[in-house]
Amino acid sequence: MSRRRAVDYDCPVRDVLDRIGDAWSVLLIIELAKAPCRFNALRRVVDGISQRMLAVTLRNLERDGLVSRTVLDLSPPQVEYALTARGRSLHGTIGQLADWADSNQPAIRASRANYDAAHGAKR
Amino acid sequence: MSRRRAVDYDCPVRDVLDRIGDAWSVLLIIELAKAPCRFNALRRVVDGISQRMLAVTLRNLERDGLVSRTVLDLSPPQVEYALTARGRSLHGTIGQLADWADSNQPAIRASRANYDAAHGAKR
DNA sequence: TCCTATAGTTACTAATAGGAACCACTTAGG
DNA sequence: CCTAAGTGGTTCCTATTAGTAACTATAGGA
Repeated sequence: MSRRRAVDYDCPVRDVLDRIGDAWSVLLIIELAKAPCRFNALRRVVDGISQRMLAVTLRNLERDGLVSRTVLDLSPPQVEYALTARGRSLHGTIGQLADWADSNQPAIRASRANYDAAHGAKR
Repeated sequence: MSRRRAVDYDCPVRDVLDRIGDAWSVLLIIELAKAPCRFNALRRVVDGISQRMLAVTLRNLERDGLVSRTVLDLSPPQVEYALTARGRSLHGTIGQLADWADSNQPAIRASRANYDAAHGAKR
């Protein structure tokens, strides 16, 4: 994405898409919207995410103020992640997109199959 | 993204995000929403996009049935790209996201600056 | 003849997403 | 008391991919 920065639009949409464009952010937001959750609990529930990607993605979300990180003073110390108000509002907006995706996925899938058939799966 | 495919969610949201997650698709949809446009006209107006990325992105959008491609039988032949009905409906949904982005960008920018200051721009 | 425009394709590269393995600490079990 | 397993990460490396530069091919104008 840094190559994009060379052009350096300061377009707000780009900012948001840079964040939610990646696979894990959206999954984490959806998961955290259900309930606050700890690191390894997230790791288990998200399924397929590596420790590193979880750490990186959470840090980015925290940096954007979408997720809060709270260290609980227990032994062993635990860290709880939760959506902030801003995170919840984004979750709502993502819902809109999800609705669109749900209702259009069949058509898109069909369109792709059609296209691939017409232009040969080659290319 | 193919590593993601290893996990292979058949989540509709992922499909959509894989498409609009990249920089150019959204810009092209926004541009084509204004008016149908030809290849090099798009290239001039989008500013920063290379020929290849324009070709690749348009082909993906066409494959998903979001954009139509019409070869005009002129000399030299011209190709006109336009949003389909599905494309226009996605444009509407993107509008929702753009609104969210617009109203939250200042806060997000501030949050990032804050975070970077607190955790040191190092890391 | 050379330059522009049309609409791409091909060949290559730099950056990044992502996995594997490691770290440091604490509690529990045998 | 030594291993195992849980906590929450970090470091290192590479396969993939996004993106650029350069080429193709045709037509029209000066």
